Amino acid sequence: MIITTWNVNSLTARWPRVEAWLVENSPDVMLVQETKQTDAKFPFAALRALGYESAHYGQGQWNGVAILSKVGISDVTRGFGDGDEEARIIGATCGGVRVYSCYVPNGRALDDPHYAYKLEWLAKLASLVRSRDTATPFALGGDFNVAPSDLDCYDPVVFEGSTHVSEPERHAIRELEVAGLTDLTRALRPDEPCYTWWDYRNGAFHRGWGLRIDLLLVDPILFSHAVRSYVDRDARKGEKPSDHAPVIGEFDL
DNA sequence: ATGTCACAGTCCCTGTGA
Repeated sequence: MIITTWNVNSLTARWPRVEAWLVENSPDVMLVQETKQTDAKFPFAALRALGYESAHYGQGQWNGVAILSKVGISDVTRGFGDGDEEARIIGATCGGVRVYSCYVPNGRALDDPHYAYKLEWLAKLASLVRSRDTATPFALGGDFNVAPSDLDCYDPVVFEGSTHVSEPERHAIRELEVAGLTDLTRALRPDEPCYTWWDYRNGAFHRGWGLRIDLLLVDPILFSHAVRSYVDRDARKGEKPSDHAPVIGEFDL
């Protein structure tokens, strides 16, 4: 089973790239972030033609998360069920695995109210992880907008005083690990940076100025079956790329 | 730090968010 996560930065703008990637790689499940679409615009039919059933939690101009599956999709949940109206998390059961696609708030700056919102949101995410059914394989993937360690940041000095690397944010990611999840790519590639995002500006991609902020977190059941994990940085090249690259996890179930 | 991109509004440019 192949589970992937990709922040596409507008599914409307990215559809040709996403369609080509799905045809080329044929993952069983893809977790998508930043569709930036209403449900009415989501390409349900085009995805079905590629063999994917899908569930979308759309908002319109901002946010928007989705789950695509070739192995069935049921028991879809949208949001945390607490009245938070930003479309940032969706869950479903696919092929016997409980999966969530999440788009963690950016935070903007350490003194911005949006940063406090980010930390509150991550605390709610930890609650969701702690309350999961541990008898069912579980995967949480998405754009966490946090580089978990200095290895995940091309230049920690440049990021001093910025979001994405602050101790409270990193602590919030560790809380997800305390709750039983493993950062799959980092566990299987302990020494490689494995960046997943490069700013569009300043030729950041070609200069290697990246961050690893897109993660696949898996429970002990899935981790025991993990075969491989990698970042498809080639997807960051070429015509109209997303600023994020897909993260892939392969499991022998 | 910022050499970009995507979106919406009301358009052939500006503000916002990332």
